[in-house]
Amino acid sequence: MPTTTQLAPQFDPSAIESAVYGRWLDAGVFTADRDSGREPYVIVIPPPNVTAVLHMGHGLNNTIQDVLIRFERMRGREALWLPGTDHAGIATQNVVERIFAKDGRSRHDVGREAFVERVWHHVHQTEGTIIAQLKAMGFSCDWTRTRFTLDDGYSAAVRHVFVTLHQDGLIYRGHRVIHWCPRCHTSLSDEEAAFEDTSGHLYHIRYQVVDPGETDPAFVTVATTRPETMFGDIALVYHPEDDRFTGRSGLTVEIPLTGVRIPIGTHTAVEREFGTGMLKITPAHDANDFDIANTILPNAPHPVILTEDARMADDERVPASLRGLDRFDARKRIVSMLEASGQLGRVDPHAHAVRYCYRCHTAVEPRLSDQWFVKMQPLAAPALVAHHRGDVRFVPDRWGKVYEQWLTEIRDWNISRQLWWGHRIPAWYCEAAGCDHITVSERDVDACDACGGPVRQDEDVLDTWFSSWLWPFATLGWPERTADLARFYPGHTLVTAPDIIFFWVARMVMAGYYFLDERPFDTVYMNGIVRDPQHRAFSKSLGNGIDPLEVVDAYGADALRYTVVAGAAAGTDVIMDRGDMDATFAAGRHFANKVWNLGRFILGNLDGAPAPVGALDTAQFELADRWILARCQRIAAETTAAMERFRLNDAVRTVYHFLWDDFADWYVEQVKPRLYGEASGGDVARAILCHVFRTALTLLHPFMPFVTEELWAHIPGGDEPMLAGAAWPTDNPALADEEAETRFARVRELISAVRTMRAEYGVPPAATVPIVTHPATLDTTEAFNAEQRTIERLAKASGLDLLGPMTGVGAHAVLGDGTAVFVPLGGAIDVTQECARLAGERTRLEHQIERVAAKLANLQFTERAPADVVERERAKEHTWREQCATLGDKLRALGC
RNA sequence: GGGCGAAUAGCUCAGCCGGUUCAGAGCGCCUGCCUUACACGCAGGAUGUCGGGGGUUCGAAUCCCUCUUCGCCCACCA
Repeated sequence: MPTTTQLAPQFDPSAIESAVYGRWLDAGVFTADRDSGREPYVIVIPPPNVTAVLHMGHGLNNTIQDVLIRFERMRGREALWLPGTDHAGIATQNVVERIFAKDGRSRHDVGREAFVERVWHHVHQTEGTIIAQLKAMGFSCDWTRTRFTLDDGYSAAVRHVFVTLHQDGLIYRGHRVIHWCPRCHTSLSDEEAAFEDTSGHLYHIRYQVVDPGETDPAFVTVATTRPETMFGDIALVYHPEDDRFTGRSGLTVEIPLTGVRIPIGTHTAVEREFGTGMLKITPAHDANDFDIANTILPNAPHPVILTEDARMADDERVPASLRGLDRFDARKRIVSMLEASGQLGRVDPHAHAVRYCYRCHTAVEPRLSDQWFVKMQPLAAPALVAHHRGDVRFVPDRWGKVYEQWLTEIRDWNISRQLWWGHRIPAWYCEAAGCDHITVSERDVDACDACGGPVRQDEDVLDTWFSSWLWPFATLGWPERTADLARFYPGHTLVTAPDIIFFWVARMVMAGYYFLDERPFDTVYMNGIVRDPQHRAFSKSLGNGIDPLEVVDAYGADALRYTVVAGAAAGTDVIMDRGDMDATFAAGRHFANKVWNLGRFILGNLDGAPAPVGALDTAQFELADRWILARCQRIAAETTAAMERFRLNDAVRTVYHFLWDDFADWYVEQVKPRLYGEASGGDVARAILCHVFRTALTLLHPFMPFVTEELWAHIPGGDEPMLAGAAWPTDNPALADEEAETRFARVRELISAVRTMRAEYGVPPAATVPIVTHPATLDTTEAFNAEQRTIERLAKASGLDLLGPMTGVGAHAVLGDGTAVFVPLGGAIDVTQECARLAGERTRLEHQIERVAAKLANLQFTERAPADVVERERAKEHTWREQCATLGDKLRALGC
């Protein structure tokens, strides 16, 4: 039988964590069984990017998933938590490009094949670290099913999707203005080019009118934030009802600095209030201009005057002196050139939103090009219906609005990226003369579908989210109709952060309905974002991040998990202070230690395995026994209810306070005399200690799996060898006992009242003090006879005795039910000395009050006495008077 | 321009489908205790006009309006 000597007095997480995790793996408790017949419960992990190792945000997100998975597994469901990682196309490519950049090499110097090979190397490295991190935090993923969004099977799924959507007419090749990142050299989706408020200038530029008539002006002025794009202008337009420009339509103007001639036209999309009301149309470098150009000049060319890295193009439309200049340098040069030629008007400061690349934060360049797009509207419709019907819901539900808004205003999705790292687009262009057929195929082809001519595969890869959106089913073997897919799709809960609702959540719902005709999950639980004390999100550049492994090493995985769960209601951000890690993780660490020591205490006081509670003679139960069993039963029900409502923070706090405040502070203390043989009933106490502690360990296990699992191995009486596989406590109405709860609450109140009096009157801890309760309320009732014993026991544990008449020198208190408690103090303290001390204290206070009263009287006559000063002095006076009154009561009690 | 969220004890936050956990928790702070499970502990204690103002109600931290201050998301005024 284990004894306390086997457990260290302080919980040392590092001493047990890896061994405990090893036992879980050996027992296979994390592996979902296809054939169990149990109702499945499935969570797919939001696959972390292989770009970098995990941070605290992942710690939070995955802890919540693990809590849910362990909870459902213990409740008897076939729980599958499917792990994996995301190849994170553009992000990962950037990381590796930076590695090469250190040697001054670009990816083009290295070549596609060698570059991709180097990326794989990086991926294997970080993937290993990520999985080690997940294990260190105790996550119960089914590692036998680990996937990667770029593994072979997954690629097959991606190709199948591309081909299917293409056949269904939902994927098409489009020629339009897209967001282009000049640094990453790729196009981006709308979501990847995020708006950011930027302060710039609004430049007023004069376009010379060619051969003006008598009533025509010599020039028209256009306001633009981007003068450098004017060489790509093909027209100027104004609103057809704008009186200021009546009759100008049809005139010709010259683009400044080049003299290229363009017409003036009208279009209703022009905002009359903005700028001069005259808009320049640059179809190749502005999406709106592109649309306008197509309506007013459908056959006009769309000159591209910026290169892929956003320099002025080597083009005849661009003045020779500007060619090759960076767009922002060119802007400055152009402005001074315009100034010199007298064609620059006002320059106003102008705040506007500019899109930036979400991966490298370069200002995105709108650029005309050919890309692959997904037609989204048909996919979005079922996803909207699903939310309306409640088939997919959000926790907290306000995020549903965000989801709906995006789906309602959805636009086509640009899915092609000019990158090397990712799923290569399965499209082949025919190179035969006169054939422009594109072959789209799941398998590699070497001949054109249409003419049999030679083909060349599209160089581009797919948006990384084009693979992520298949995660809930591609990970289960789809498009094969695997047994896993049949059993574990659809899933249940998705746990993620709100910032990827568009990127990922909504798209998964769309893909789920389109390809499997079923939702991928029923609930989307939104966790908050982990921030620093200045409420900034963690980021590498700020250096404010916290490495979960660091935390696990210093405080233990259980402390980390407790901290993030207790600190985060659904959807609220979690603040963590890197500068004060001790304070941040104190509560969790202290609690783990408390639980550990409870285990130590119980083990140290066992005498063989105790009988199961069911086998005990309830007639031998004392009040405290009945109370703790009832309380335990109530807490189990409350915890379960909180879990079902996704109130994980409430659930863990409930268990925390039960274990600490009820079980440790009251039951364990009450039971000590019995355990030590000073009172009878030790065997009953031991049995109940084990039973309640085991139940509490079970309730706590999803949150703090390591310490609970380790103790489970030592505490006798569990049916299951491993807590991770044990059953969640079920309702046991037989143990409910409201009467015991009420009566024990009175006992607690009595003891607390006595303790307070002892503390207030300075009774030395070693001194024994008799207490008396008023006979009218407690003494005469039947119930009190039973309580009397408990009170005596608890009183003894607190150094109290229940004796003596309710007269003489002493303190009293009245409890909530009207019971009067009297503590004779004569024998415990030197009354004369205490009186002198209290009287001295009172005199001091009285002097202070006199002074402040005088000050207030003065202030009354002082004009413009600061109100806050008066307020403060009044408050002081009030507090002191109250303290004075209390002292008076005490002095009277002592008979002085 | 539109929408959402937040403001509660020194700090970080719960509570917020109105009235018995209603002013709370953890950390910090003050007092006394190394009582043989735990000083990562035990006992006791202090601290808040629940952002300002108005309203609804018998009653509001909790509902409505408004203001202030922060934060986030969406958006084709170039």
